[in-house]
Amino acid sequence: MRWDGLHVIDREGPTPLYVQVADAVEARIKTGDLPVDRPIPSENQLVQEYEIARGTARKTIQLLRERGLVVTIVGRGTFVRPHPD
Amino acid sequence: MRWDGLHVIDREGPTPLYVQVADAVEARIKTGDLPVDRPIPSENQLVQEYEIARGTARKTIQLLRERGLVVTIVGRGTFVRPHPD
DNA sequence: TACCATTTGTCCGTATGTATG
DNA sequence: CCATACATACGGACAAATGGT
Repeated sequence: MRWDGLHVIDREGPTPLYVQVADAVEARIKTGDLPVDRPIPSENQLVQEYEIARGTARKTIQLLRERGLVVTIVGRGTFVRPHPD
Repeated sequence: MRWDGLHVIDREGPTPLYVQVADAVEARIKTGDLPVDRPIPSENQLVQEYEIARGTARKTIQLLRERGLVVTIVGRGTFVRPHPD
């Protein structure tokens, strides 16, 4: 069975949507579900998977960059960086 | 006289650009100016004719698809469907 | 075979306006 | 006032499919 991660999102709670989605993606990176040097879900895919606006998806990816987890290449996508461990 | 449809577009009004352009193209379909099984203007042609961004042209065509007026074939174009009437 | 132009598909980046809490 | 979230609109870059040379 495939896990879409939808159930971890709480739209009523105090945590911003983009932080919740970033946490969910970070978890998938940490477990290896999203492998190093492979792309994470695109903005539009995040929009569909989590039912969020594109601006929210962009904030999610920006936060993941600030956390040092991913690098973005214009016109290609956002990729998982090698883990520092 | 030739009608370019440009003058019907209102960039200040409340109606989104892509809806206005879709309405204009739908009118051309309804009058037979764009015949059945023939292509409508390509995305790039809509960009030039209406002076809009390509993303706006894509939303226009997507809306026409949702209205059931056209079908799109990758690498070929978007074509007028047979009228249901 | 290879190449090329056209067209649609898919990405990212940016900006503005509106609405809500 | 400010942060969050969504919708609209613009721009650029690259990929895939098609059809022709």
